[in-house]
Amino acid sequence: MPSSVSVCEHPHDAQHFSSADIVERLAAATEHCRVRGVRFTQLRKQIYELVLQAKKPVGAYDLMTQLQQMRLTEISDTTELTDRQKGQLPKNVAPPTVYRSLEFLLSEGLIHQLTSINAYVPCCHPRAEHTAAFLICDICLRVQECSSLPVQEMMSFAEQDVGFTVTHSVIELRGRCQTCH
Amino acid sequence: MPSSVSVCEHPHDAQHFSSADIVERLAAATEHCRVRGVRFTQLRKQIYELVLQAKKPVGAYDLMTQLQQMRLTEISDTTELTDRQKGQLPKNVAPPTVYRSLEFLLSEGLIHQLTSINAYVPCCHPRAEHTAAFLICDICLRVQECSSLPVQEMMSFAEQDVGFTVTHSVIELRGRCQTCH
DNA sequence: TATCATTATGTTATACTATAACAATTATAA
DNA sequence: TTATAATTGTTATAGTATAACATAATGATA
Repeated sequence: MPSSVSVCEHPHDAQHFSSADIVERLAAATEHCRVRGVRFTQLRKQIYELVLQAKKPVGAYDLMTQLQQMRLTEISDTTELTDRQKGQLPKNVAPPTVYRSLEFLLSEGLIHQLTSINAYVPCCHPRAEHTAAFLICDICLRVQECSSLPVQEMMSFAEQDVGFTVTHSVIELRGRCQTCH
Repeated sequence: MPSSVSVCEHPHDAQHFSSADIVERLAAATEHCRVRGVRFTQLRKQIYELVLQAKKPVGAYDLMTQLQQMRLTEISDTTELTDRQKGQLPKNVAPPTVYRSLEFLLSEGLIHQLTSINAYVPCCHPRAEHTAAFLICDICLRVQECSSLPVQEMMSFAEQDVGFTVTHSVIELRGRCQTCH
């Protein structure tokens, strides 16, 4: 592979994040938010953690369900509850709860949205606004994130040659990854 | 603009298709389908015509509504109906009707889908399977279709350098077109 | 630390986009 | 003409996302 390109594999399928990786990412995100002066609330942290833990791109409604499970589990771990109390508690998690946190994580560059499959993945190198292309394998759902030369060239083509100012890009190539051939 | 690039402006806003253009496109599509041995039914033709007529990318549900209007108009133009008959007639157009025709038009390369805004535009040069990038202006909704060098380079990057076989691409850049600056 | 303003979250309802499953109809070929 | 396949109709529902307003938590200021 040419040295001019950067392809980052999302750690899905067999190679998903280890616990240690996740802890590290969460710490980095916490620091990132502190520096930026934005609030990395528990909810936002939880959603981020769920996206990190996922073995594949994860949808908003999946996150909703998982968050609910998470909360229930937390409660039953920390306090003794009667069945009746448990029954009252479900504290339904509604869509806006999840979408708002996703929006936050997107705006902070901690995750990416995959528009073509309505799902979300962690950003492999959280940093300031950057354009990336995503190679999404339809077989194993592995996602590779590329911020490589051809991507940048396409952006500068739009800006320089067409006079089009790009504010947001959706570049998603679907197909078969090397492994799934 | 370099000669190596091809940027095709969709004829939306001020510069939408003329009646003559639409007639020509419909004729070309009819011929295209005849050669390909597929059926360009009245429904498919109507949907295609609506996409051609649209002054901006058009959504499936817009097409549904318009198709319904179209049918009602046709009927009231050709036959005299009592109000009661008109009331019975609406012949509701349901989503599958539209989506199936869109799918056909997509598979024949007559239109493109803009995934990031859930809308459809005519293909500017209907032809066999081809990869294109779309520059979508968030202000005027004008769409420019590019099958230019940088796009091809990105595809070959995925194929050659990453070993990823692309079967379907979504390349949509949102922002401000030259005019809307 | 009490109060206020701001930001974040909860809650209810609903909009928007798309597909499944099966029935009826229309076109094509034997 | 009849059988076959392809298309369209119809009903129901799945899946994704946001609006609008209420409540709660946070941070800054007096």
